[in-house]
Amino acid sequence: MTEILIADDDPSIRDLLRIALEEAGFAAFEAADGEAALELGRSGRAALIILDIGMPERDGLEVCREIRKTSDVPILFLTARQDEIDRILGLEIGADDYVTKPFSPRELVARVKAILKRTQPAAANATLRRGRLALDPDRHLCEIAGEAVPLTAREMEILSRLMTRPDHVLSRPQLVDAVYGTNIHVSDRTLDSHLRNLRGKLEAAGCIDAIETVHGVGIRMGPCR
Amino acid sequence: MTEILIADDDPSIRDLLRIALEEAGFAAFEAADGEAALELGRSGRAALIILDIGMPERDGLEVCREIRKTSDVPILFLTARQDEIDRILGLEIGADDYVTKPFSPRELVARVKAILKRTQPAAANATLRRGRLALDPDRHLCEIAGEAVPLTAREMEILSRLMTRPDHVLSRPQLVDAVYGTNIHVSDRTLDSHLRNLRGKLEAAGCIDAIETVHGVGIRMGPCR
DNA sequence: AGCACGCCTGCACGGAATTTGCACATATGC
DNA sequence: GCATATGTGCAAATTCCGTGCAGGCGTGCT
Repeated sequence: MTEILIADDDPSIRDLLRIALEEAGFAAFEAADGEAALELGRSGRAALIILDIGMPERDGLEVCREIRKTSDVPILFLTARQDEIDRILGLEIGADDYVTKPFSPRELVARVKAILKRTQPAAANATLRRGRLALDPDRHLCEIAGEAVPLTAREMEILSRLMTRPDHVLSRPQLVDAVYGTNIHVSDRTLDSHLRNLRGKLEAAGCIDAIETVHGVGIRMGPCR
Repeated sequence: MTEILIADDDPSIRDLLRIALEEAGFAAFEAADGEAALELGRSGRAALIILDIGMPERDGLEVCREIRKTSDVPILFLTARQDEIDRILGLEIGADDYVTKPFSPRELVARVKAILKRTQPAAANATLRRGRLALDPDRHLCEIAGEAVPLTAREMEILSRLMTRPDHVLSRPQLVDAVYGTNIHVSDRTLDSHLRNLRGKLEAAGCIDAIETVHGVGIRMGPCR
């Protein structure tokens, strides 16, 4: 099911969008302010994000910039004013399209479909980004500051899992489950071995402290400077 | 059981809501004025709060703003007048939805379900806030006034447990159960040790009296100035 | 087939971080 | 002032994690 994140502070607009999208066969989930939008946006759950520009906490443009640091998910802006449109177009913040308020739900759904249609193949192998680290699991590609870093299959899976939820601490069992599938037993030491190799490679390429361990809790994707 | 707080000064409306909600499988508890609503709302017991705007002591909008300082619990407003709706929408106070009086119980329950459905996953990883203290268990992150405070696993669990019910006094056995699971014996002195370390760290970061002791009763999350 | 190589796995071990709780000091309520 | 409850210094016990190392397996080359 294709899930779409609706980020708007106006509940009635969220409802409008939700209903329209659900009728069109999408699943929708919502954020009422910029902070929530950012959080949910980063979760990697959405196939597309509809962002209102004027939101409390963080405005849509800021949210967009933040999300772009870690993800290529398509973003469609909602905007009320001409000068906001200029900002979308002027600044290269990576928007895929925009719709002005008031809008017809029908038109909006059409835009959403259009964007998905043209980005779907790209979205399938979206690049995970974090700091200077870029990871494309589908193409089995890892780059640090533009330099390719060769990773083995396991390393790729582990890193990819960590990067889809940056900052989140994953327990070792969770990580093992994610990489090997549930009910498959692998020693914790094995995971450690892979982590060691991964860390070695990342460090050699200049990413120190990319993979943090939180004692007694698990593993977390650190900043990636 | 999902519990919902009904805050309205009109007993007949409370009854109406209660019956409708309980028929729908929710549990309800009530507040008859703004002050009570605030107190119960802060307790963290409610999965959702239904707030009437016109209430004695403190009006719904004020209650909402206060609750938003410490919690992301979904809030649904009850309102009678159009100009109140404007205030809900205009002020960025973090309401999740609103229903105008008179309303059909059926519709209200539908709204409640809709809100819960879409916020349930988000609420699970919401950041707990209190004063200058912010805690995100999923990220294993604790910040005071923006400064990260390193916590150990136990400390995080204890603090997180305390913060999900701010102002509530938890007995030591309750706290131990919550952190270690029931039927696991740990000495009270052990809990004290952790509390001491926790207090030390919080104080060092500027949060004095964050964790209060209520002699003979238990532990409580204090203000966090 | 024989062989080299890279990758995956996990054991054994040591060091480090954390947890636990004892023994004792203090505080609190009655 | 007594009984109980809570705080503190400290060190042992425990748990957790990283590392060296080696066997197993598959792949590709000769």
